[in-house]
Amino acid sequence: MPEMLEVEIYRRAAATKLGRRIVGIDAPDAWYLKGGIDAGSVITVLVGETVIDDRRRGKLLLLDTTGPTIGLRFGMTGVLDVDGADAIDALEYASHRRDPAWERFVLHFEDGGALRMRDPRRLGGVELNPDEQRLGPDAAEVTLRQLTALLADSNAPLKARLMDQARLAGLGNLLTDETLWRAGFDPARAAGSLSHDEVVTLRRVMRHTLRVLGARGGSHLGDLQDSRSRQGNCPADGSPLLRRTIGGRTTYSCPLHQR
DNA sequence: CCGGATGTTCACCT
DNA sequence: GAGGTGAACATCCG
Repeated sequence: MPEMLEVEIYRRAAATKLGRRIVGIDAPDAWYLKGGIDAGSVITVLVGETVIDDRRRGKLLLLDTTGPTIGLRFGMTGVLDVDGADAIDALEYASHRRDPAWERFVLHFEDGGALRMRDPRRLGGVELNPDEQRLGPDAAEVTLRQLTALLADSNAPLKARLMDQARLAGLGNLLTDETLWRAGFDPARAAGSLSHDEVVTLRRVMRHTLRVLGARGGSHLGDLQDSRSRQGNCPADGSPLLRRTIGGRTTYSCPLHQR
């Protein structure tokens, strides 16, 4: 998936199905159904139900129905197609080919429309009544108290903590690098080493980054993005960027101004 | 040909 | 217990 900004776009697109009744389901890929449920059961419990709310927590899209809640995870390459059109047409790493084999899950509605998940790499999945408690507070909503607590007393790299969805939901690799670059914090610093003032700064910059990139239209539209390459230089001060693996993900940061 | 890529989960290390 | 690593998923791109 996309990160939380893209899932938010998906949520708004899916909201057009509020009040619509589900009349059919295609679930051809058993592997895509998470939580130990099979296609037959999904059809049994969802057909005939009506979508009554759309929500998002981090990167998880939630569609409440008069029956179960449908949880959609997009992985890196999942695309939501609403009534035949991609909800996002500029998604990186998501091919625009439409191989029918990549259609992993479809909700058909009584108006003839459909919500389709297309996911070439099968990194996403569908779950009924997902355990939302396994996710931390959404990054756009996190309070200073919550952020302070989730960073405190940890020797894990700051970036790894911020990307830990159980502690803070929504930030992925690009948004985390962009936020830390803007805030001027070294992603490898121990999470627990931030002072109170630094946590305040981090929260402010994180929220600002989410607003700005959200308005631009995606997680890949940050100021750091074009420099995320082996020979990249810091857009702020021109220093050659560091390229490291932190939290299991390729990380770019500026050794001069991120401390 | 090879390495990585907006992600998550799991087994296996230290 | 805390973190880290590599594999798996399967396709595209440089």
